[in-house]
Amino acid sequence: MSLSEKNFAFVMHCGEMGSRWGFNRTIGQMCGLLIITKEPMTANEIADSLSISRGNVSMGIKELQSWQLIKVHHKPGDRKEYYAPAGGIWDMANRVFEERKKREIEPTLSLLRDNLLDEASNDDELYAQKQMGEIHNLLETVTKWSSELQRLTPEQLNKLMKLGSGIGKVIDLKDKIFKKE
Amino acid sequence: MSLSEKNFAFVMHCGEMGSRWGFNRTIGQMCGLLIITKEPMTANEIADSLSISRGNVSMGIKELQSWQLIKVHHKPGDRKEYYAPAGGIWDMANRVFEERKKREIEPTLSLLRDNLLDEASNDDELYAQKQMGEIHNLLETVTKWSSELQRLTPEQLNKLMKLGSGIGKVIDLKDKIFKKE
DNA sequence: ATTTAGTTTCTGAAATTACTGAAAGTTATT
DNA sequence: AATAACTTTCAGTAATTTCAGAAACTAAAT
Repeated sequence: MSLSEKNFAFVMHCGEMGSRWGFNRTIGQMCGLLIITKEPMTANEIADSLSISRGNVSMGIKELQSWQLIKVHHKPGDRKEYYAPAGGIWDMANRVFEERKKREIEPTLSLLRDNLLDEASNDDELYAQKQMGEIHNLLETVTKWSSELQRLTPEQLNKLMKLGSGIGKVIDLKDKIFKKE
Repeated sequence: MSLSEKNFAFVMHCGEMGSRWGFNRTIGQMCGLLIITKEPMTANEIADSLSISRGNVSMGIKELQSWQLIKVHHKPGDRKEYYAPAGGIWDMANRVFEERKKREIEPTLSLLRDNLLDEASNDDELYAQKQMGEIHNLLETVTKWSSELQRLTPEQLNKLMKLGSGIGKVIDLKDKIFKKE
């Protein structure tokens, strides 16, 4: 059961993009493959489809599990493990986003917090702290906001997205209404 | 003029994070260094502060310029080039975000567009296309929305951010108002 | 308790990426 | 047009990352 040309192209593209999305080529390919394949796949099928070693697949699976992007299925009377995406596209994107937030933002945030607790002991440090403060605020705002967004219902989210730049008007509107009260 | 211990720690941290943010270690360090240093720096000062080669600094500068993260200053009667961040923290974050969108989302989007134009020629391709369609929609929504956001004035944006989960209520509010009309 | 069907871990090789230092290039000054 | 003060490029080396394949491990079936 080998991939059609178009599907193969997509899987390879996921590979190229893999490293940009936070994992490596092989893992990107695995992820793409599982997404476009209807039926859950075994580790061996994955290795064959992508012509990579079984060991490599195993490591990839571990990694994808740590991102919570795939889940295991079992078929009755069959000892093999079958892997499939852990959710719809939207869920997966969300998980990638969350994970990246954890890796790209949180460590910095905690370093900055520590650093900002200390008194600056000279002029250079003072300026540095001012800048770090700004980065800190920015990152905090972003993280806070992104978790607020995730709290919205899908419909609300959808409306919000469709709203686009109209959001500006809504904000102004809200302002007017609540100023009156 | 060498870095204080705390500032040094910050710069090194930017290095570690560098690769996650889309560039490499050295470039991350350079970026951090320029951000917390009040005065624009020469390439040699950068090389010395970070103990890296002059050539490496030159390459890093080119890269940071391609991201539009730094700009050149000149002092009268001095031929050296002085480098400084190209804007405030917010601007820089924006630029990084834009650049990453270009690298991480756009190539995929165009592959998907191409792929979705073709008729699926069998069942596997049909399912694959369905999935690709979902990814396509998601990515389109995200890009469209993010460019909408950048169109807002800083104050509007600020209000929006502060709004947090209140956003849900505002959406509902807007719904009610416009349903009446 | 052996065999069998499967998964995981680990080592060293291969590929990729980053860095240095020297050479070449550029531009102002004399 | 020579020199001086810089910057950039690039070839080779160093460091890091990725990967295959073998060995170790686990658990079910006999």
